[in-house]
Amino acid sequence: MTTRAEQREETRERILEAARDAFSELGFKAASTRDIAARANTTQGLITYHFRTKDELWKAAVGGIFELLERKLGTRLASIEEKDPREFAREVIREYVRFTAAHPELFRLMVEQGKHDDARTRWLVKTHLRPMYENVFRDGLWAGKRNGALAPHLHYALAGAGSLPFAIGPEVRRLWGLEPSQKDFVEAHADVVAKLLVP
Amino acid sequence: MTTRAEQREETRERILEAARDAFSELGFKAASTRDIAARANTTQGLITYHFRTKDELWKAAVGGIFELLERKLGTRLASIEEKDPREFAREVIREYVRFTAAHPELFRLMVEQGKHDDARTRWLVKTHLRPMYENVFRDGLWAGKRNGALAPHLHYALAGAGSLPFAIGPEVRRLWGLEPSQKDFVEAHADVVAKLLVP
DNA sequence: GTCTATAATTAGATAGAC
DNA sequence: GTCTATCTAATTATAGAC
Repeated sequence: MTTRAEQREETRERILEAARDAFSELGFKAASTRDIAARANTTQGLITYHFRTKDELWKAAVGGIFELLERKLGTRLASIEEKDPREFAREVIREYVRFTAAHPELFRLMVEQGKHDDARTRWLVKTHLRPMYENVFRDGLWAGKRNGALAPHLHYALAGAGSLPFAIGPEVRRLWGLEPSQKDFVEAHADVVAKLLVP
Repeated sequence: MTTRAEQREETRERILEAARDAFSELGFKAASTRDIAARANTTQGLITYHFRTKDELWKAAVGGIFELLERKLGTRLASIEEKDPREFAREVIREYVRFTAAHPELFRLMVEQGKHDDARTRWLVKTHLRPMYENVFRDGLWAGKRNGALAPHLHYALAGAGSLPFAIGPEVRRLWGLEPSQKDFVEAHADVVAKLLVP
């Protein structure tokens, strides 16, 4: 027997997952709340009930991705037991690539939203990107590197090189006949990117 | 005095430029022909007259980007007079980064379209990506490299690392307070990426 | 909580005036 | 060639039944 509160949470979660997919595949405007409702096996009216507006739904969905990033990637990084600092950095990069391969929505959303200078981008930077940059990167991955001027360039080089083939999987399949979600491909890509960034 | 044929060509060009911007900013579905018409200082009816359907307009606009790529990047690459093969490769990469910085539409469109496995992606691969890959990359940049298995990974590493900060300029401005279109930034990024890929 | 019905906008494509 | 008017379909948000 399920209480109403449990029912509520379960439905919200289903809608959020559908919204994540739809927004990252189609972009904010082209993704329709009807389509999201259908993906979540419910109706458009329920989305309004739970999230009020499409904008609020988007924020909740994006928040969910970052939560996932912090949970999954965070625990993975904490479990790395490598003494050599360069090999440690390589393994961090490999884990990032593995994450972005399993969750291409993150990169798709970043590119889709980062193109626009609007209220959603301001919210994204303020709420998620800046905190993550300060905690994870400035005080973590590139900490004490003395390469302050290079940090942004390395930052986008890692994100772009690491994520692109997974974000555009259909193109990779058509152009190269490769399956980017396959483990061989993911590990090969992770290793290439790790060794490019930490030779 | 302008003939009707000149008038026709000029208007078509204006519409195509507006379509390139709109499609790469918003994606196929979210970009409206009315918005494109307004950007081109004309009306929706004229777009139908010149291009029949939104799909045909998209193909013509994408074709224009690849024409630009072949013209601009092609002549630049032909003018490089570098004897050392590694430094030559670095300069090719730098020129690619300069191009993508000046024309972020290309990468935006690739990510936007490469996510989908539809008729437009098939058309894109068949008409532009595969020919370019075969002529420019397989027989050019990575020619004789014996790294056949690594080619796709290096390919997407270059495209992703080289293009990302320019494709999401608004995010870069908000998050780092940097202006990615500025010459200093472009040259620094080009050099970082070139040295990562060809140490 | 969930769903159906509906109001107000906006979309692409067509037809026809000039 | 170019523009206006219009048709049909789809959009978000709201109101209310159950």
